[in-house]
Amino acid sequence: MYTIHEACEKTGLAAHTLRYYEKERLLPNVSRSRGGFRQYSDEDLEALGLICCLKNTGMPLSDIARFMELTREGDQTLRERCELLKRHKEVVKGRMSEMERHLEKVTHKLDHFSRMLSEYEKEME
Amino acid sequence: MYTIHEACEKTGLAAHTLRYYEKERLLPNVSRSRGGFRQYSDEDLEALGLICCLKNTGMPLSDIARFMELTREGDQTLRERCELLKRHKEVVKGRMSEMERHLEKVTHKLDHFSRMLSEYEKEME
DNA sequence: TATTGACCTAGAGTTAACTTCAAGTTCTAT
DNA sequence: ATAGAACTTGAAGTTAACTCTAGGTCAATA
Repeated sequence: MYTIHEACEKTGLAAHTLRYYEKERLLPNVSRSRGGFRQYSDEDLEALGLICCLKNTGMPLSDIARFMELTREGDQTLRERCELLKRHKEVVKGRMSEMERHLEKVTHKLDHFSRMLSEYEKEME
Repeated sequence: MYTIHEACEKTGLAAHTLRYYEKERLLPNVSRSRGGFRQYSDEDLEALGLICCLKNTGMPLSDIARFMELTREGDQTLRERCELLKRHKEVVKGRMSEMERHLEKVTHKLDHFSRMLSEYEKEME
């Protein structure tokens, strides 16, 4: 079992954030010591890994909370969870190719500015 | 010259958003009709194109405002603007490859769930 | 035993980027 | 001339995801 501090180190999240995620039902069943301190298990850290993974790919916390609720419901939601992940992957891929397009536009703008710059510098001679 | 409504159509932004951008000094010098209505010129729309381009690639509005301030300062800031755009491009590329890594992790998780699912379904037979 | 540092809670505050509201003004078409 | 649509303003409200505060409790050490 790990303290909240250790869980922070392993996940890269702040302690405030871990408590916030608990309140938001991303990982609501973390066990406690006699004194009321949080104790993270290996499964908790595993779950946090998945949570970060989804968060890092832009899934809103409310959707992650729903996903984790399904997880707690057990194996009979495995199919649904697979579907959700597949759909999420497609969404992320879509966003990435859109970003690619946007980046190309930036490149065009930069080319334009570069040409303007060299004209300007020619004039300055 | 175009009304704010026409500017909305050409940029895909809401009228409220255009006014907000004006207040935030992204494009603060839009001219006005006698009655005080905004009149967007072709250069304004061109500038809005760049603004959207930067926004769509994740540049914060405050940075865009700074960029547009440089633009208003004229050609002697062309070099600086080119540098800024180049740096921005690198930042965006970095984010995209990071996202690629994150997406791979999602793929791994999905594979894991898929394997668990087929085991589960075998048991169910 | 006393101190110190890590942890607890509920609730308030922050940030970015809008979005809505209320109330008034201007433009356009009959 | 007037109805109604489109536009104006400043200010308040919204959302997501934190982040911080205040006032306490718990645990390890001297």
